[in-house]
Amino acid sequence: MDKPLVKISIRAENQRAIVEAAEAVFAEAGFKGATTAAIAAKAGVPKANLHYYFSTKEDLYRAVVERVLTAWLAAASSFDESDDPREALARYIGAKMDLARSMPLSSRIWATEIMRGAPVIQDFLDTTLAQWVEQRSRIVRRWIADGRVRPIEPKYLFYMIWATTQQYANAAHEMASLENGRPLTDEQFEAAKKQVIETIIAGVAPQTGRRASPSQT
Amino acid sequence: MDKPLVKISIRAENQRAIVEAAEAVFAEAGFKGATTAAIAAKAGVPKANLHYYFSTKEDLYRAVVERVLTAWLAAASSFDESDDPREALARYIGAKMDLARSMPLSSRIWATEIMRGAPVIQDFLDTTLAQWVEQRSRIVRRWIADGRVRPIEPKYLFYMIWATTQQYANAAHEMASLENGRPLTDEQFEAAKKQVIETIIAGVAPQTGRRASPSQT
DNA sequence: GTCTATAATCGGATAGAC
DNA sequence: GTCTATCCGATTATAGAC
Repeated sequence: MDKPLVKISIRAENQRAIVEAAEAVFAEAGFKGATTAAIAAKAGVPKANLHYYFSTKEDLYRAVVERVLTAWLAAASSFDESDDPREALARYIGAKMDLARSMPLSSRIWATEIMRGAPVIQDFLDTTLAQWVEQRSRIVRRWIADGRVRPIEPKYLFYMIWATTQQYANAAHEMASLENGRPLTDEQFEAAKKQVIETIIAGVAPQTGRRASPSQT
Repeated sequence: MDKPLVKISIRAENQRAIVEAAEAVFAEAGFKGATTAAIAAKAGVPKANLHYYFSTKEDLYRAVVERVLTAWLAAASSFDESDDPREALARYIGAKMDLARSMPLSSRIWATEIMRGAPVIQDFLDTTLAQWVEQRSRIVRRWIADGRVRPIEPKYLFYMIWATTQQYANAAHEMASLENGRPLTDEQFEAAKKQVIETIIAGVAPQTGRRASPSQT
């Protein structure tokens, strides 16, 4: 009878509510712009209560970012579900697009964190991400050697995929503005996903005697 | 002898210095995170002097964003320098890449502004940008009709171009981390630019009997 | 036009009652 | 474990001398 389970789940529930509220507020206002008062209000707890669970605003921010990181890694794993370039890329890009669509707030926080120079996730960049990129680059280079992908630098391909898929979270408002204020419908989003996948796959496909390759030297 | 030119240029010079400093500080810390004290210090003027030229922090931010907007429009015009899809896209993407490389701070402020829901440039989105997209979409659709581009939604192509090129400003730190902390060299950047251009051009090129087009219905 | 000194406010964090 | 009341540092903006 150490600690009653009820207490633990109250704690867990409060923490969850706070982190969720924090995600929304951080995404909207940025780290500095977010106020603990606003987060507490959104979570439905008094401000002091928030400070009881997360002693500093930065602790809370770190918890939010770590949540996003988990989602990022889950989507990343979908790259490995096939050894066919077309299939692997289609799955990975699709997963990233779905992530941006279903968790736009997290995605925006992620983008902001990267833009700010990764003050919190620097360690992740240097270890987990570096390894991920290194290993997947090797796969892409093998595809190139096998003639299934044209000669490219794998990193720049990943940058393109990350940027393009993130865009559907980061710029959702801009896109809505260009659709008379209406956010992309599910149908439009699926069409966009399809186009992104097909464009990138065609973009890295080996050129099979198509068109001029003007200055091959 | 209304107003001596010297005075005017002192004013102009001070404003320029303040806006430039503001750009750096806003890019680094975000709107809320930036302090007028830090901006004034960087610009080499007393804080009160800053408030003399820009009565509020928001005024100053607006001035910074408007500067970026000018650069954005200049790059956008390079789309119109050719009627050949390959050339027009290559020029436009190249100009956007160069913009991200040469003005990373501006580019990051732009990205942040978009992500925040465009509080300052909403009007630009609804007017100038909407027109730009509408007109260029028409051009792309003509290319499609002429069989020079495969059937795509032009908007999603623009989103991809904007996102991918912006990435080289937004994620410069992340890219450096993946190169053992060293920022992309000029050579690497040129290689990336080339790859981005070629991937997108190949990605939207008409499929000339290449590979399967699985379900053409 | 310029700048020092200061007013006014806001927001993160905590003390201490319950 | 929870919350009210409050402290204190930080920050925007201005008043008023030069």
